[in-house]
Amino acid sequence: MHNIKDLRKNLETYKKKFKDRNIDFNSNNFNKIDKINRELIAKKEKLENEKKSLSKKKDKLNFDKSKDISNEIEKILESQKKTQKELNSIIEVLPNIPHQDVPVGKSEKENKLIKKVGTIKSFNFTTKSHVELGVKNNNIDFETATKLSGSRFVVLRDKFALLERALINFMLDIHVNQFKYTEISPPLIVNEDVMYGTGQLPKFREDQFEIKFENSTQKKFLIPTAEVVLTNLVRKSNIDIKDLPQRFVASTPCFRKEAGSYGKDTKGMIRQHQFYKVELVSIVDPKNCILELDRMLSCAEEILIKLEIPYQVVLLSSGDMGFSAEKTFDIEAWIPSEKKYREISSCSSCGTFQGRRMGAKYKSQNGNEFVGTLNGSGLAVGRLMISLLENNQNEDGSISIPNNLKKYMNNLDKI
RNA sequence: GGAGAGGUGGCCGAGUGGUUGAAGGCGCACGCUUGGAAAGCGUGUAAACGGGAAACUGUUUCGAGGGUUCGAAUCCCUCUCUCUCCGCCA
Repeated sequence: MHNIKDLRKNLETYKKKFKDRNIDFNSNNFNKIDKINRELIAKKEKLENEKKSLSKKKDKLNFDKSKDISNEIEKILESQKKTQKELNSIIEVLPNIPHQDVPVGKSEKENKLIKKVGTIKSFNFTTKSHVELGVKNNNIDFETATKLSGSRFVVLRDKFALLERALINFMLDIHVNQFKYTEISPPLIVNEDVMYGTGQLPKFREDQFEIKFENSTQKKFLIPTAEVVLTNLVRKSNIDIKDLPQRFVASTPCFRKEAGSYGKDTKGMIRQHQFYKVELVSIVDPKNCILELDRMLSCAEEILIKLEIPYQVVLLSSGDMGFSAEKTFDIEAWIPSEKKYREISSCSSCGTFQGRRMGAKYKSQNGNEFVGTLNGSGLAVGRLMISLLENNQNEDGSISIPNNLKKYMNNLDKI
């Protein structure tokens, strides 16, 4: 969410920045409605002032007049509410403004490669995809999952289920012990305003799983990422600046409808309706956002380094970034079966965009300011598993366990 | 699910129709005092939105929304959340 005063003042700059994000912002329309809205407010307040002074006199002779004013106010208020609503619906779907570091571009084609890390293994046999590696003992079982839940779900069995759990614990331990994130076990179902706070609503409602509670008028949602709950931990609060930064990590299932991605990544575990993800969130003094983003990125990278999985880091262009982000790094892990890098983490600074939506502030000398927020996967468990399985496969179809992971895998060398 | 109690400022807490944005306290900030600190004393201390270059100023806000009234923190309705007791239950 943007500061409306700032938006009003720098309308054309904003318009240009939105264009970099492929958003056509109708600034004339905004201007028009904003103006009407403010006029109505001014008119209303003038009448309210009149009414107030009449009421203070407690003079019976003025009661009728006061009543008239009340009626007039009510009329104005009604149309003011309408324009306010209209104005809000324009503003709340406007994405964040790209940071100056972000390359301008229409799509992922303009993303900037930052670095490649690790060496891609050359196999002296024909490699298998994770699906082929998993179907062997039914350890990756899509058939049963389809019976239970439909497409884009999976059942993991035996050592593969263990591997998933091992990866989660491995990552959590690193982020908690080495990088001092606070571990959180959050709810997976949240209220509508929480989804609004991080920017999933109102624009991306069709991507969310909505839940209906009996006898409740309130809408609830399954979280599409732990970013939603972790970031909103500070919603509507006023934090002392000395208590910043705050860093949270959680492993949670994530639920996504994947609407609009029919036919995309249909084979395998790349794109599921439900998957585990270890998520990192930082709440910071806004001026430290970009610095914190670098730190967060290196926390996520550490996982791949320790597991010896080759990866590359990409700085997203303005056209490829998510709604709330001002700057985003993607980490992409090497997937041998596809002979390409695939996104395994996305680390974003959101500036004060979410802080403003959530009403999360901190106390500083200049008064109360909105906090900066960052989120990043550290990492997506399903995709990490895919890349680990494929990169560490042996000719016989077994998978070697990386040294650093062994203690989480009951000291197995291979599975 | 049944019965009850309650949501007031950063926090605690008074307040049942009329200068109440809201007593009192805690906390915080500044000043005085002190060799220094503590205590003490004094002063100040909400946010959002509108207008203004600024000083400043207007309006709103006592869980949320609606209603009654010339006037609502205070009365009525709906919703929501928290707490206590009972029931059920992982």
